[in-house]
Amino acid sequence: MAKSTYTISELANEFGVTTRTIRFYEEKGLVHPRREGQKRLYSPADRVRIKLILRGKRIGMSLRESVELIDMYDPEHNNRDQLHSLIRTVQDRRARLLRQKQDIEDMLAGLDEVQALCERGLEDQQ
Amino acid sequence: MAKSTYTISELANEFGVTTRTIRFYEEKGLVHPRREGQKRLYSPADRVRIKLILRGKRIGMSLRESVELIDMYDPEHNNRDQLHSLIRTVQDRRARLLRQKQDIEDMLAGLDEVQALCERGLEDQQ
DNA sequence: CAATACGTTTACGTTAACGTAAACTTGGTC
DNA sequence: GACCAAGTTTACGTTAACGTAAACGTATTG
Repeated sequence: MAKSTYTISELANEFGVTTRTIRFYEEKGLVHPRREGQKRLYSPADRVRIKLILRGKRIGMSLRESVELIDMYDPEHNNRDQLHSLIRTVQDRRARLLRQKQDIEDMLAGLDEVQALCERGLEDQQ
Repeated sequence: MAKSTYTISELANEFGVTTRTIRFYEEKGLVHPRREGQKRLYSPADRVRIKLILRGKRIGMSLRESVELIDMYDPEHNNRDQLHSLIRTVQDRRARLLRQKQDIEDMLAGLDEVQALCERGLEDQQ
């Protein structure tokens, strides 16, 4: 059964970041934990937001970009113009992601080459 | 036929960066263009290095990391220890790239969902 | 009750990756 | 020969994303 609240250090440990990082995210308005007295209490939703932000970080997105992407999910956009605009945003982001994916595949192919060269080098010495 | 030398602004235009960026890369030792008098002249090899650095940037690598990856290709590593060490480095880097690839695929799936919701929203209004 | 663990706020420091401005040289061109 | 585009060096400025330190509250545990 999933927990319903988390302390700051629980989340910090789970995600391998410092508590300073998580407080910084709050300072920037990325999460809004409740308080129990002074202490912060994080909901599962907060936890997911942090997780998605860190996922964004891993592929080089800024915090702002990650939040922008996360916020696409909740539909405050009811009218047609907003929906059309959102679809365009989605398509732009998809194009960038596809390019990144291609970059990664190219690098992986490069690594395969390097490793093959290394292994041949080792065999030749044998 | 590919050019054999490039000026700084040719490369800047091709890659969509400023000349300042390219000079900065030189300052950091990432490229070493020849000089014709005062002016920098870039070889095809310089051009490729810059291209690979920018590819790294797109997926969130630092300049240092990009260079480290690029330098894996030239074998100044002849002895066994160096080869083994390089193989481990390759494997670490591959693991990170695979994770990034997975992250990207997850995000792409998310975007598909968002777009589907948008399109349904538009149809319902019709 | 002293120590220890965990939390808090405030605030200044740090690094990477350039941006921006000033002041200068150099090769064509009108 | 004046001017312009493209290049150069030097140097200070900027932003994001935290790190680090100080100084303090609170609770539980030996």
